[in-house]
Amino acid sequence: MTIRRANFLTDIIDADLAAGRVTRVATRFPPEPNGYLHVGHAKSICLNFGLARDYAGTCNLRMDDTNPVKEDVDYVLSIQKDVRWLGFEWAGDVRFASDYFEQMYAAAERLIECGDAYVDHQNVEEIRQNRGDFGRPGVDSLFRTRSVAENLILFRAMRSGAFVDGTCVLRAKIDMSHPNLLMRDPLLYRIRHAHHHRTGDTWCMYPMYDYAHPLEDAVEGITHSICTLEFESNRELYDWVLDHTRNADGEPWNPRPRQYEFARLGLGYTVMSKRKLLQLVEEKRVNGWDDPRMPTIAGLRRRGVTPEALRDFADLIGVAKNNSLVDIGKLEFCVRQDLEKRAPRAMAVLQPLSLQLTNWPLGHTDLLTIPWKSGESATRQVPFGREILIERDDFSEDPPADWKRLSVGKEVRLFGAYFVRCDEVVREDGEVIGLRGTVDLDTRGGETKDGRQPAGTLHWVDATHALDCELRLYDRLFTVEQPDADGDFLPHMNPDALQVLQGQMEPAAAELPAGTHVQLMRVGYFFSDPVDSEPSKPVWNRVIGLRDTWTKAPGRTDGRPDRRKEAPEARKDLPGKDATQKKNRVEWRAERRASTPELAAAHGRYCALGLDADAADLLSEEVAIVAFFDQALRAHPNPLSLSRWFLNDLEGLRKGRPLGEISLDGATFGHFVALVDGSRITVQAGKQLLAHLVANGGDPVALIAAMGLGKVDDNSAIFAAVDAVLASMPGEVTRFRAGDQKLLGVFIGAVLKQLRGSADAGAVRQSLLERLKE
RNA sequence: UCGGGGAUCGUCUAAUGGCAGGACCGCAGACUCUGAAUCUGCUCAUCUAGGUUCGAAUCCUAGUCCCCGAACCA
Repeated sequence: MTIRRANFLTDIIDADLAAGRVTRVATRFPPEPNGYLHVGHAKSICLNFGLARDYAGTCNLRMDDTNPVKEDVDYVLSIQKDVRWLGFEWAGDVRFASDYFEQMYAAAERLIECGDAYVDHQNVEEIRQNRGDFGRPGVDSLFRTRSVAENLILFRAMRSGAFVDGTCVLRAKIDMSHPNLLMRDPLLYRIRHAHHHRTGDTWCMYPMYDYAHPLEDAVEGITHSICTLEFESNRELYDWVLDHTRNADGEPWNPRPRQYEFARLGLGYTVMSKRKLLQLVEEKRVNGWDDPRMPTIAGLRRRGVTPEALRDFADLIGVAKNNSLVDIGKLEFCVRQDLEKRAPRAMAVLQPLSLQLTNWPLGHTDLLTIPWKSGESATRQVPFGREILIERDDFSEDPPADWKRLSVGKEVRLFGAYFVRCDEVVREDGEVIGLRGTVDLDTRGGETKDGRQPAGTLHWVDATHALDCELRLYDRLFTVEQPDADGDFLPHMNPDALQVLQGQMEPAAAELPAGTHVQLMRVGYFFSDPVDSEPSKPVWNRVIGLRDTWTKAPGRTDGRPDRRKEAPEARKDLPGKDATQKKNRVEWRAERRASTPELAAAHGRYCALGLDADAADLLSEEVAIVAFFDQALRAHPNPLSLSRWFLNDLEGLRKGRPLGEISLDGATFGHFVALVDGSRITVQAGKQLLAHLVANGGDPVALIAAMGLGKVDDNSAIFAAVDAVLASMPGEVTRFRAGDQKLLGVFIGAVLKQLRGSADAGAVRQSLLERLKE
């Protein structure tokens, strides 16, 4: 049973289900088949398929193949393979946007018939020019006012192949001065005489993403269409398309899909854009899409990362809307955690250093039995002879004080075998080429009866029985955390991201079944390369090294920058702004008042009433507010109280909606505030009531009775509640008496909740303090 | 310049007016036939300034910073 992690999307789905907006959950994962999937897609896959699983819904796999010049059937296959490998199965067959081309076309004709779309003959340059920009509205196309009949003829001609690429396009007729540039008559269809990987030459025009995607979702009955943050602006167009099209029965889409956006995965020390990944592959800077250095799913799989680790990673990083850069250490953690559990242990040395054991009988081999994993019963045989290979790094002529490895005169344990001591160093041209030492024959199996402790325990292999193997060590693909932060990412490539070593491995490792993940003791987790490995020449990929708290102890050598903010910096916003800077809200309102006498008068009146400048300023922002507030003032002439409730509470409750659209008028609002001021209802309960009034309207007095919000002045009721609450929280009471003052709020909250907000918070507080003193 | 988003430990993410929590990283210790794993403990955060409230990460006001958007790409 998987534990569902809550995030803003599960909140939305819970609310949708509770409100009955949807009765089931249907999601989709919609890649464009123009590249291989990467770990960022893995996050999205886990999200979409995970949501479907958690809510017993469905998730479709859909190829968003609306641009034939970039897409390829190879990618279609690799995508399916990767999704399955990650452990997910889609509902029904794989879907293709191209399967809906006929329906999309029909919907486009209907759009034309309704006057919502037109064929534009402007060229690319003209269209761009006339779209305007952030500071300038666009201009209508000369072709915008063509008749429906003419548009229909032209559009059909587009389909029939009467035009060459670029001659014309179909555009939605929305608004060329819309502040959202995507809404300035967006393109719906463009002509492309191109061969499509599925529809072949059936079509010579193809729908654009913004038109196609909502229809794909709607046709499939998707309820929650989840995409990444950069599509936030597209949502308005997504909704427009669904609002202006109908299903096959001519009905509005039901369920009506909704788009939600989450932050895509940003991962340190790598690049994630398909374009850049493609560039690495095409320029042969890596060895294909499945190069183990690549963040592609294929690359991670070949390197030896498991689907479980990737899914754990997706869970670990969560889902939110913050722009985030995930520390690659989190992925490494998940990989280690997963491999730690599953990997049998074996020994291999990366850079061998010979150790001759001078007291070991010549030609004799001892066969030791060592468990594959400590504490488990499965074992393997490990030969031990006169010449042993140890790791070059495990010997030091000049060791630091805390050296736990071999040095001259020191004794170490060879894992699972014997204690050995180093007696002398063998040199050639001054360089260490080997060691000579002695073995304690009484320590077979690595134990000694006299309780002697060796300096440390090393991994090793027997020189005469060791197997040659290629060991590929991987490191981060880039040397900086954000290779694509600015300019070219290529110069930041890590030349040492792949290091190939010829190592020596214990013979039993060859018996391990293919696809086994193994921990080479003290070196890391390895995975037999599924492509280049051969029985005669095994190739092992290091998935990830072991956590190392020693080699980089004094000063970190991994180069990870500390992103901690530097100490309290000088305030930047200190000097007064010069007047030439952009207008702020206050100035904007002042200008409005200057040009609207009614607002200016209201402002003056409110100031005279004793309101402070800020409040008066805000209340005279627009005529509707003034009218509302004046009405309230007539019902309850307490300007201060009214302004506080209006500004601090009502403004939040109406969430930007015009005052005319909420179910509460000024007089009722005034009446409401009078009730609070007259102690008929507490502030706490007042907030509940106001929220209800804004949402549903009604008569405040009647509602107080109906909702049971009337103020309780009866102290005995408060005492009873206080006692009940304190009795139910003995632990908290003890902590409070021990000095944890924060808990007073918890108690107040609990009492108020029990009394449904109908008691005065001050009185509750008093009562609690008295009781707690005892 | 306009529109849309976002801001909580170094990192990722919770807390939906009531004890700022978890995880990664880091540090310290215990244990150890892997300087691993395991176990224990510790360090560390609400962008700023005002306001409302008994009580604010959360509501209001003003500001600051960051991201996205002007392909016949998705």
